[in-house]
Amino acid sequence: MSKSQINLPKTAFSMKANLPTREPEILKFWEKINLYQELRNSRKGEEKFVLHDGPPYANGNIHMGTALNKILKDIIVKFHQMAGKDSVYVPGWDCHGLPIEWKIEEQYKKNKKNKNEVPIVEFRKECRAFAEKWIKIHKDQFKRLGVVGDWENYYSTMSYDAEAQIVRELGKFLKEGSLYRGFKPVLWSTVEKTALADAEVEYQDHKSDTIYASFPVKSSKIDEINDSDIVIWTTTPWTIPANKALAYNESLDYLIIKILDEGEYNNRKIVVSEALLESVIKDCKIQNFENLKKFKGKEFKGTVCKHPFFNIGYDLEIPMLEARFVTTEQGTGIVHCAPSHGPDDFNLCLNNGIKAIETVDGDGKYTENVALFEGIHIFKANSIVIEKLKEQKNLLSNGELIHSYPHSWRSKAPLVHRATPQWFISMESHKLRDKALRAIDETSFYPKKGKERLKSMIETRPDWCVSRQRVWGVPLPIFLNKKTNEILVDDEVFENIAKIYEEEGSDCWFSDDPQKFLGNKYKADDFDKLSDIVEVWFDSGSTHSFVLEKREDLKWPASMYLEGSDQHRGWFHSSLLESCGTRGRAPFESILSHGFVVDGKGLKMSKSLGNVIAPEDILKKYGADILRIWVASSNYAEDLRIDYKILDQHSDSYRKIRNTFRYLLGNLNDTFDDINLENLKIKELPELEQFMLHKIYSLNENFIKYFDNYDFHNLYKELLNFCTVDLSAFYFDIRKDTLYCDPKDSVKRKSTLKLLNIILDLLLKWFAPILSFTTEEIYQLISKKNKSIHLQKFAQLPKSFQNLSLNEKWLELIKIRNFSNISIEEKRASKEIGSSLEADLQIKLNDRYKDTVKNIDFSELCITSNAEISFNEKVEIDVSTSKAKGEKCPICWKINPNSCVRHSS
RNA sequence: GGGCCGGUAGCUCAGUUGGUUAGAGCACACCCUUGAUAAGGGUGGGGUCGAAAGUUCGAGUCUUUCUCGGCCCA
Repeated sequence: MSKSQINLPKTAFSMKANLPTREPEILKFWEKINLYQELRNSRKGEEKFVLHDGPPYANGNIHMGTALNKILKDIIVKFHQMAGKDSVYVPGWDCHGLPIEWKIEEQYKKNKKNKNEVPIVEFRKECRAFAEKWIKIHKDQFKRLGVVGDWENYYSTMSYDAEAQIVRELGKFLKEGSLYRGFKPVLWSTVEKTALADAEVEYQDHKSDTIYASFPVKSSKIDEINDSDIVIWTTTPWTIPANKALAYNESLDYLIIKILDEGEYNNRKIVVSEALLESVIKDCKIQNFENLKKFKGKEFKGTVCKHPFFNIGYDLEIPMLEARFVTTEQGTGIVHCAPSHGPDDFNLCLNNGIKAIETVDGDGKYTENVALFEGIHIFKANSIVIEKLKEQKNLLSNGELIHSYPHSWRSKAPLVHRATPQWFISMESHKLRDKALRAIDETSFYPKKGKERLKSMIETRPDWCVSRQRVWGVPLPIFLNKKTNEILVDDEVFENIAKIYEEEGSDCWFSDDPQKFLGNKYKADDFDKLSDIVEVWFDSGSTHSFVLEKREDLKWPASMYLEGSDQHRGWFHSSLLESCGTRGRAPFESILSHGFVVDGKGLKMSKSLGNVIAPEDILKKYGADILRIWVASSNYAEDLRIDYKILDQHSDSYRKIRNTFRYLLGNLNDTFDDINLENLKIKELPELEQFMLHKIYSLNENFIKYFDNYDFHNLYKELLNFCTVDLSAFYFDIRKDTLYCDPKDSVKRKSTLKLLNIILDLLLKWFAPILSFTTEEIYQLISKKNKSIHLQKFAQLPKSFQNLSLNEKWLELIKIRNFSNISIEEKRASKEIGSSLEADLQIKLNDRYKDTVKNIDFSELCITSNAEISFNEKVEIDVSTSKAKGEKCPICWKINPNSCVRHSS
C-alpha cells in the first residue's frame, strides 16, 4: 500500500553481471559499430599518443604475462584517448626465429621427413604458415581481453615490407662501416649446427671429464721454474689442442713444489697457486712433496711454456698472460686459454696479438688446423687427449665432475664455445654506446628504476652479433668480393634487394639467381652471397622503422614502449641500439616496464608447482573486467601476485562497484541528463550536495595526478574507496530518505538527482579505461546520442566545485556522526533498538561547534528519527541515544511523537 | 655463483626529509536492516613493519649481515 507512494529504484541494469557471457556480446557490438575507426575519427587532428606494441612471438597460447601486458597497454591507450588525445594502438607480432623453425623440424621428425631434403623455400613457407596460424589465435585471445586496436592492420616482422625495411636498416650499418665481420667463439650447438642466442641457453647439470695437465716451462725470469711444469685444470680436455696461452692472476701467491711420490712425476717440480695447493694435492693424490719457493703472480711476466704435445707436432710457444678472471675458486690458479673456445680466452689472447682460428667445424669435428685430431668429433676427443697427455707424461691426474653447464633450450644438448665467422655491429667504432647512453638519459622511465637497469646493460655489453646460421629469418644482404674478400657496400644494391622483398618477400634470396639482387652493376660470378640470416632481435629492434615511420596514423618516435622488465635486455635494448645506430636517438619517449606474474605466495608459475593460472580460466570463471581490475589494482613496478583468492577479492570489489552503478541507475530510472557542470548553480544546492561536489573535485585532482604517473593501483583504490566510503556508506545511505520519500518535484530531491547524474557520468568515465565492458554495458542503457563510452572524454571539473572551508566543516560533522554511530551501536547491542530510525540522539557539543552545526539536521545525517543538540563548555563531543517515541510513519518509517510532517495527509 | 629489484595486517595497497599508541579498503567476527535485498548499514578483532646486529635521544624509514622471492647474467 505505502510502496506505491514512494519512489523506489527501478533499473534494467541487473545485479548479476554474468560477464563470461555478456562480454562477448559487447565485443560483437564494438565490432558492429567499428569502434576502432570511430575512435580514430573522434580524435582527428588531435595530439597523438602512440604506444608502440612490443611484438609477442607468434607461437603458443597467451599466458598471464601476455594478458597483463596487453591489458596494461589497453588501459593506458584508453586513458590517453579519454584525455582527448588521438591514442593509437597497432598490435604486432614477432615471427622469425629458431623456436618456430624448431617446431617445423619436430614435425618433420615425427613424419620421418629429412629436413635437408626439403628446399629452404619450402621450409620457410611452412614456418610462415605456422606463424600466421598463431597470429590469428593470439588476435582472438587479445580481443577477448577487451583490448581495442587496429586488429585488421596489425604488423608482423615477416611481412614483405618489414623484411624489406630490415634490409634497408642493415644497409645503413653496412654503409656506415659499423657492421663488421669477426671471428669469435660463440655458444654453438653441434646438434642443431647453429650458434645460440643467450636467451636460447639453459644451464643444466652435466658430467665433464676433468684433467690436471702440465705445461713445461720453456723460459722464465724466475730461475727456479725453468725446469718445472705449470699445472692447469680444465673440464674441457678437448680444447687442449687449441691451447694458445696460459693465464695467471698477478695478485695471487704461487708455489713451486717438488713431488717425491713414485711415478711419472717423481722428482718433478710443478707450479700451482698457494690457495689451491691443498685441493690440488688432494685431487692428484700427492702424498709427499717439498715446498721449494713461493712468489707473487706478477713475477710470471714474460714466462713462456711448451704445449703438452710439443713432442708430437705442437711445437708452439705458450705465453703466460695476466688476467683478472683467474680466481682461486677451483683449479690451480692458472688457466689454460683456447681463444677459439671461450670468450675470456678470446679477449685475453686478442689483446696479446693471438688470433682465434677455426679449430672445430659446425658438426663439432676438428678442422685441418688441428694436428693429430682432424675429423674427430670433439665430444669423442676427451679420452684421446687424456691418452696423449699420459703418453707425453703431462697428465698429473684426471677425473669427472658434475657441474652446471650450458645446454640448448631446444635440443637439451650440451653446448660448446666455437670460433665462427660472424657479423657484428660495433658498440664503439661509431660511438653507438655513447649515443645509446645519451638516449637513455632523454627517456622517461616508469618506474624510475628502469633507467639504471637499461643503462648498466648498455654500459657493459659487447658488440652486437647480428648473424645466425639458420634459415627462418631475413637473409643478411651481404655479398663478399671473391678476390678481395671485401663487403659490397652499395645503396643501389641494398635498395634493389629491398624492392624485391617488398614484391615477393625474402624467400627468393635462397632460391633465385644472385644476379637478380646485384642488378646490372656487378657480376654475380665475382661475389660470394652470404647465407646467414639476421638475428631476430634485430628484426624486432627495427619495428619502429617499418611501423612507426611508415604508417601515416602513427608517429616516430613512439610516445611509449611498454613491456615486462626482462625486455631491458630484449626489445627495449635492441630497439634502442638499432635506432641510435641509424637515427641517433631512441625510438621511444618513455618506457614503462612491469614485473612478472607470480602466484599468491610470490613464486613463479610452473607446471611442476601446479600454480599456473591461464587467462582463459579467468575469463571463463570471472570475465575480462575482473582480470582488468586485477591489472589496474596491482603494483606493476614489482612482481604481480595472482591466485583464485586474490581474484575472488577483486570479484567482490567489482560487485561493490556494480551495485554503486545500480543504485545510481535505479534512482535515475535509467534516464540520464547530461548536466552542464559549468552552469551548475552550486550555491542553490543543499550543503551535502556541495560537499559531495568538493569530494568529486578532489578525487578528480588525485585521479589526474595518479594518471600522470601511470600509478593505476592507487588510482583504482581511490575510485573504489569513493564508491564504498563516500557514496555507499555515506551519501547514498543518507539520501535514500529523500529519494524514496520526498515528493518527486521537491527541490531537495531534484538536487539529489542532479548529483546522481553527475556522479554517474563521472564514474562511468573514470572507470571506462579499466572496466571497459561494464561501463559500456551501462552506457548503452542510458545514452541516446553517442555510440560508445570509449568515445567520451574525461570531464573538466569547474574549480568552483572546490570548497575547502566547507570540507573542513563537514569533516567535523562526520566526526560527530561517527560518535553518534558508536552511541547507536551501544543501544543496538543491548537490544533496546534495532534500526537506526528507532534512535533518538542527544548530542552534547563543545561551544565551539555552534557555528559548525548551525542548520545541520543530525537526524538526517545519522539516519535517525530525531536528534537534539545542546552545547556545553565541559564536553568535546558526547552523544547518547534513546529509543524514539511515537508512531512510525508508514511511508518514511520515521518515528514521530506526533504525525509525520512530510506524510501526514 | 654474480648483478639488480623487492619482502608493511588473511588479501590489495598507503606510509612525506627517521619523531606522538603503524593507516585505508576488502576479507573476517558480531549486530542491524529487509524500500539498493544472492543487496545495504553499524561496531569490532587482526600487523611491531622478512630476521639479526648496529648508528641515533628516537628507525617500517639510515648501515651491515643473513634469509626468502623475482628478473637478468654466468
